[in-house]
Amino acid sequence: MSALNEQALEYVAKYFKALAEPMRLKVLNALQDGEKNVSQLTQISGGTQANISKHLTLLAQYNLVKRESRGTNVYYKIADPSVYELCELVCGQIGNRMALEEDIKKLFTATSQTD
Amino acid sequence: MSALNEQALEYVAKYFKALAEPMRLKVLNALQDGEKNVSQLTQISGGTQANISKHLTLLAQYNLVKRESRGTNVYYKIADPSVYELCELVCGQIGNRMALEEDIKKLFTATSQTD
DNA sequence: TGACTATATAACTATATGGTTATATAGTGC
DNA sequence: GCACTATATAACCATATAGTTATATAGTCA
Repeated sequence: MSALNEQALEYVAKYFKALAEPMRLKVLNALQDGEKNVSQLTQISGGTQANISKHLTLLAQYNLVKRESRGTNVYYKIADPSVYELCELVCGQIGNRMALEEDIKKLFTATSQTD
Repeated sequence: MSALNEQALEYVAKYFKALAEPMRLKVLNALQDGEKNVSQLTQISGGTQANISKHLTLLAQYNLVKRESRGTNVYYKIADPSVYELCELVCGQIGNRMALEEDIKKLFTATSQTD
C-alpha cells in the first residue's frame, strides 16, 4: 500500500465503502450459498424491493456481484469469493482485538467461525 | 460470516466504514513505518491539524490505532498490522478484477505490490 | 393486445459525516 | 504566573447516501 497515490486511495476507500453498509453485507451474506434473484434477496434481507435493488446496483458497480437476467428475474451472484476473506479478517480483528466491551465480543466469538 | 446477526453486521459495517475514507487510509499508510505524532501526520497527509485529529480520534475509537501522549506530543501507531492485509486484499481485488477501465488498472498494478 | 410479475429508477426526506474555522485544553519552560 | 506549542473539540456548512413511495420498464403468458 505504501506507494498508492491519491487516486488509488480513493478507489480503495470506495471499495471499503461498498462493504460499509449492514444491508449490503446481509445481501453478500445471503449470496454465499449461491446465486439468488432480487425477490429472494428482498425476502431474506427483510428490506424493500426498491432498497435491495439499489444496493444490488451499487454492488454490481463495484464488481462485487454479477448480474444475470433470466426471464423476468434477475439473478445475482458473488463476483469474487475473496470478498469473504475480507469479512473473515474483519470479524477476526473485531472479535480478537476490538472487543473492549464484553457484549460485542460475544457477537463475534460465538458466530464468526461458522463459515 | 454466515451466522452473523444484525448487531454483528453493523459492527463489521462500521469497521469497513472506518477504512472507507481516503484521508484515513493515507494516515494508516503513513503509520506503516512506525509511530508518528499528529504534527508529522498532518504534514505527511497534507490535511489540516483539526481534520487529522478528528480522523485519528475515529481510528482510535475503532482500535485501528493506539494513542500515546509523550510531553506535548501525541504519538499514534498501528494497533494491529493485519489491517494492511485488508488493504492488500482490496488492492489485489481491485487490481485484478475491478479494473474495467485501463487507467484504473494502472494505478494498482504499478504500485500495490511494493509493500 | 392486455393483464400480470419482476426489477429498476426517480423524487424526496432525513441523517451522517468530511472539512473548515475558531477555540479550548494541556504540557513545557521561562 | 505567562508565553508558547501541540492536540482536541465545538460549531457550522455542504455533501453524500440509506430508505421510502410512486412510477417506469421489461418479460411472460393468456
